[in-house]
Amino acid sequence: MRYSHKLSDAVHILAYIEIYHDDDLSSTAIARSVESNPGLVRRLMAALRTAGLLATQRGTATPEVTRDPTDISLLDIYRAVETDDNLLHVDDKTNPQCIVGGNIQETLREAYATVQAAAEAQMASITLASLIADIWQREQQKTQA
Amino acid sequence: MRYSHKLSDAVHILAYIEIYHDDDLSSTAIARSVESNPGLVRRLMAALRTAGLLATQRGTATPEVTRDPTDISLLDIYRAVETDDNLLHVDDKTNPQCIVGGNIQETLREAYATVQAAAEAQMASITLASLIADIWQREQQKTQA
DNA sequence: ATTGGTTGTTACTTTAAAGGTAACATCTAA
DNA sequence: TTAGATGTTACCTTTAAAGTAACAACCAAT
Repeated sequence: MRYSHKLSDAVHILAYIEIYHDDDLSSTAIARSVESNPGLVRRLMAALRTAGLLATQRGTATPEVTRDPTDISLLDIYRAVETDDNLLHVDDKTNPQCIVGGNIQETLREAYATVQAAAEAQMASITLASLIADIWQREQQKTQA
Repeated sequence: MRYSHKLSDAVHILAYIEIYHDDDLSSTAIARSVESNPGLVRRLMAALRTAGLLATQRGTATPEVTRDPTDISLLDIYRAVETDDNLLHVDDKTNPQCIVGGNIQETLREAYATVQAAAEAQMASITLASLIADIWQREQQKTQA
C-alpha cells in the first residue's frame, strides 16, 4: 500500500488549530495547509474526537483541542488515527507442520511487541506542545534570516 | 498497501536454513514452510545475500548463513529486506506558505527519527540465535504435552 | 555431453490499505 | 430562509507488497 501519513496529518491539524486559534478553522482552511481535501481533514478530526483529543461542533468551524498540549503525546495521536497500531507485521500464514512455520508466529509476535513497546515509549515522551514549540522555533529562525 | 511481512519471512528463511541444515534447502522446500512461492523466497534470499547475511550458490540448493546467528540482529535482517526502513512517514506535501505546513515536515522528521532510533535499538538487541532458540523451545513444549 | 533440477532475475498480475473525491443529510448562525 | 459548516458514507484512484510465471544460467549425476 501507500505509506500512511495519517499521524503526520493529525499532528498537523492539531498544531494548526492551536497556532491559528483566532483564524478560520474550517476543514477547508485546514485542508489548504495540509494540501489535502476537507473530507480527509474531517475524517481525521472525527478520529481525534473519538479519542477525546478534540472537541468539535457541527455547523460551526470551532474545533478545540480538549487537553493541554503538554498532556497530549504523539502516542495518543498515533493511537487515535492509525487503524492498525502495529509497526511490524507477522506473516500469519505459515505451515504449522514445520518446526519453523509452526512456532515462528508466536516467537515473532513476542519480539515485535518489545520493539513496539520501545517505539511507543519514545512516542509517549513527545508532546504536542513540544512539537508546536519546535514549529514556532523554526518559523522564527526563518524570519530572523 | 498491504502490510509488509518481508521481515517475518526473511527471519523464517534464515531460521529454516539453520534448523533444517541437513535437509532439503531448495527455495521450493522453504516456500512450503513459509506457505508462499519459490520466487518470493529467492527474492528475499537475494536481499539477504546482498546484505552479506547469506551465501548461496547458483544451481545447488545449499544456502548458508554467513555469520554466527548470535551475531545477526533483527535490525540487520530488517535493513536487508525492507526497501523503506522508516516506520513512520512524514507527509511531504504541505503548504509552505503556512507556519504549520512550512515547518512541520522538519519537526516531524526529527521526532520520528528518535522513535526510529528507539525501535532500532530494540531490534539490534534481538539476535537470530535467540529467535531460533525461542522456536525450539516452543516446539519442545508442544511435544512434552 | 545430456538431462533434470536449481538459482537468479525480471515482468506482469492481483491484492489491500491509503488517500482523493464527491455527495448529502444535518446543524448553526445571521 | 439561507449560506455555509460539519459528519458520514460511498466510490474511485494510487501504490507498495505479494503472487505468479517464465527463462537464462548454472550444477551435478549419469
